[in-house]
Amino acid sequence: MSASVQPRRTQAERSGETRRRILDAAVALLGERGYAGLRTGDVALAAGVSKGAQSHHFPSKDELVVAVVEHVFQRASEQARLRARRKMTADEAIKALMADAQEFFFSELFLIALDLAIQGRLQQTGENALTELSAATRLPVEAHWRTALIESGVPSEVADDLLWLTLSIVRGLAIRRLWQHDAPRFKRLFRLWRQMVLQHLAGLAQAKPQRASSAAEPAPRRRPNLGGTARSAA
Amino acid sequence: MSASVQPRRTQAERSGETRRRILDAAVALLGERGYAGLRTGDVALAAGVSKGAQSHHFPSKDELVVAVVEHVFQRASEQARLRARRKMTADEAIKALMADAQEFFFSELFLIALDLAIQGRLQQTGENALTELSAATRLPVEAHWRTALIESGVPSEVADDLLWLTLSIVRGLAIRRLWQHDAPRFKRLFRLWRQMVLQHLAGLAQAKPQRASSAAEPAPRRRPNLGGTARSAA
DNA sequence: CTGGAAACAGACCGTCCGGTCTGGAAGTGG
DNA sequence: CCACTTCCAGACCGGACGGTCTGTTTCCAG
Repeated sequence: MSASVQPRRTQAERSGETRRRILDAAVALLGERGYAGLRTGDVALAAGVSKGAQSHHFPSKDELVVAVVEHVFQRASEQARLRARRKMTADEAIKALMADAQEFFFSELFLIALDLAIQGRLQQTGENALTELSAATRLPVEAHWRTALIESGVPSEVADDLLWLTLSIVRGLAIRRLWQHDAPRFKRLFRLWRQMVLQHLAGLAQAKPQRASSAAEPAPRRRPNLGGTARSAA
Repeated sequence: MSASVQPRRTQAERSGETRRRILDAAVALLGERGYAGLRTGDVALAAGVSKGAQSHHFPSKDELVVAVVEHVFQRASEQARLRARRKMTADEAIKALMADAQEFFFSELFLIALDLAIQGRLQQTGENALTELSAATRLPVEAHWRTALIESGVPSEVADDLLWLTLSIVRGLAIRRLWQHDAPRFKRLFRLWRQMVLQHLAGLAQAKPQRASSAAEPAPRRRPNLGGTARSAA
């Protein structure tokens, strides 16, 4: 009730709360203004803390941004990782993959990462640590989806390529959206792509019929799944 | 010695040259530093003109950037437009389309446009005129490719969708390249995509054979135009 | 030749913003 | 209760940068 005062809070509590407030405010502002437009003063203001407090926890703007990125990307990638663990048919896997990719690429997160990548790519002050960071948190997600595809019956030689193509499509449309957002068309395109993938898989199954029978249906029995047969590049 | 001075130049010549010098310097700096990192002083310095001259021709930074965009996009889109006018088979058309898209999306131009779009999307100062501008110069190019696809035998119902998917893939990979550039893989993916498109067109031709005969390789008699040489070398 | 306009040069200014610095309040170990 | 550290508050500073202003040169019309 009497909300405001808890006369006794441990240092870790005080510190942790302001840190969290600052990070939350920063991620919001970063999402809506971008790196270049982010003002450290605005962050402190939005977080309801003083400039001094902020510079105590995050001495410089860049350190703040780095903290924001690893804070928020970590959570998102963890969530995606879980989603890729279900057992699925190939069709379901593609569908789930696209849904997951959409959730990421159509979110502020991707725009933040993109902004930072572009920005960092330019000023070669060597602080590409940011892009490396976002790459490092994103790559494991892809790896999980790759194994999910393979376990769903997609031949391992093409799983990687289809994964990349799928991600590229979603990413490409997410960019396109910046100029022109046509949601129903996007939906149609996603459906078409899924259809093309299944068609391609069917074609593969026809070409070497001995073992590819399960492209669109639930996985056969078990398959020697993990990384073993990884080398897809012929 | 005598080099530097042409004592008599018309006003239009003087003005035109410095304008050009400024624009050239600006597009270079914009490409390598982005909008936020672009300093008007640096432009004048790189162009070898005074700050006064620059502000005479381009009173504000934004007006300069607008001029840069319409200057350089115009030329590029004109070039692409010509390329889409050749008569081609469907396979050639896809190939040419992808080559053209690569040339654009993998260039500094796209990064500039992307940067401006992201930047403009944020500060809603209403100066999204920039993104509208780049969209306006880019859309006609797409329209030309669309008709090129249709004329090459792709059914008009799917030409649009395939065009969008193709552009999205190239765009998506162009973005991906910011984190991870794997040229041979990109090549492989492009090839795979072309193959999938042809497969899809073949499926369509099979589904309704009465009129789609020229789409892909139904191959009852001879393949009309797919992989062969162009029909009607006009 | 001459008045005037356009083109150019460079100093100057106001503002903004990231970082620092001093001071004080809140917890902590002894 | 008392040094000592951590945490926080807000004033201050210095540089950077976009835009303006005044002055000078170059061209052109009459």
